[in-house]
Amino acid sequence: MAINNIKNLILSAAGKEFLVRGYSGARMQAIADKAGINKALLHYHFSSKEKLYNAVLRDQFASFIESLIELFLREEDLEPWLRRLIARLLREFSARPQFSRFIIWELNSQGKELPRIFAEVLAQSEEGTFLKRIESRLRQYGLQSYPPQQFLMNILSLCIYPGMARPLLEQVMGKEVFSDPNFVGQREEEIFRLIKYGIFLRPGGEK
Amino acid sequence: MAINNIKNLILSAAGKEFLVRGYSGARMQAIADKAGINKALLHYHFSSKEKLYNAVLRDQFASFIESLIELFLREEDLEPWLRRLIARLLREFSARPQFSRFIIWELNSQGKELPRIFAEVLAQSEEGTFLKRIESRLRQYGLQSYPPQQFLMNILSLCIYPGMARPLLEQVMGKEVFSDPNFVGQREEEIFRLIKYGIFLRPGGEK
DNA sequence: GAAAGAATTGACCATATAGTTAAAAATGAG
DNA sequence: CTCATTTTTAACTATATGGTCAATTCTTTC
Repeated sequence: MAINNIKNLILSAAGKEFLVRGYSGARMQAIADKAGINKALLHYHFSSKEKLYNAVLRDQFASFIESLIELFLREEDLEPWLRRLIARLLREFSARPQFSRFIIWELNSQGKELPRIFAEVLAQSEEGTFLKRIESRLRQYGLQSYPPQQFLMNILSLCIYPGMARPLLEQVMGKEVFSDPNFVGQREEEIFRLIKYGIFLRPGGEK
Repeated sequence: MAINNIKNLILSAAGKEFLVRGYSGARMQAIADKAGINKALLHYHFSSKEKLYNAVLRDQFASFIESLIELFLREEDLEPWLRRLIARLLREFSARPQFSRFIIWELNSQGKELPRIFAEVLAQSEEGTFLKRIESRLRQYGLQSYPPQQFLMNILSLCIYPGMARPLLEQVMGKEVFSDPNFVGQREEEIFRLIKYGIFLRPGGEK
């Protein structure tokens, strides 16, 4: 761990800068300052801004996506699985408030590295794993005709959007909502109920 | 309308550039090119990049937010109101795919103009209008103890997130999902059912 | 402890980009 | 038409920023 200490230091500093400001808004000088080093040293360890950026992407995403995949694929009964899924998504994303915003921004920005990293990591599990595994789990519980795509979109939307849109929602709903220490817990319960009654116990299971 | 034709031309070109690239990624030269004019003319009509940016923000947001407010406050029975709300949100946002992504990004970027514009427009309706009106509508239907904040977060999340996260979701679920011409219609039905059975008909209306 | 290599630095350079200026072209009033 | 005002342009400037380089310090190996 002490080996490559400086590279990790740089990656961490660069991560903060890139996540907050995006590629074009990030400044090499600011990264050097955050890391407490000289700008030339940045180019010594990572030869260009783009290379450094790509290294940051790998550093930030690989472990993150893998943990998400593991989470989705875990074998568990439907209710505890759903609860765990919601809790983990909410907590992971509220612990890294800039993260989802950054992914959304950069994935829309014609950069080729982020899509490649995604594809790479996803390819490590079998093709179509997410949807197929969700589908089979839904089938176990008699929801064979419910489209897993909708399930995935619902879960991700409900868990990720509010944290990402926090400044907007604070303006519309007041700052108190988010500063409530029990916010995440309440949200967790709300999403769980919404999915449970809105999908699993929805009358007429057919599409 | 023919008056200030050039200013509108510039605002439109600048809108495209800023929405796609963000403030720091946008280039004055690119805006000039898109508008088919000289860069100096940009500074003749809008003295600086920041001023132009602020003008674009006003141009893009004012009318948009007003229409959303009108939509939320409309007097209508619960079911048709909900259906209209969902349909309009989905359609507005999928017609402007870069829009929500841009709002989220810029509202997190310490810029002061976008929050100000929001506050300004929101202040035109009475204080707390959104939540109070949702609350009173829910009350009419016996849902007095259901928190309107959760309702608002659910609706916005479900309608806005998938369009914004499209590149990400396409990687996870395959491109077909979004290219299906009936995608928006299916999503509309799904969200409607989720809210209807997950909130309105949820057993035990208490929080 | 000396030689060799790696890490680090301050002072540079090249270029991209926001912004300026002075002159030309277009427009409009009398 | 003509003069004054507005609009438009090409060429230019200043600066911020990514990147380089030669010299210096630190580390490792024998």
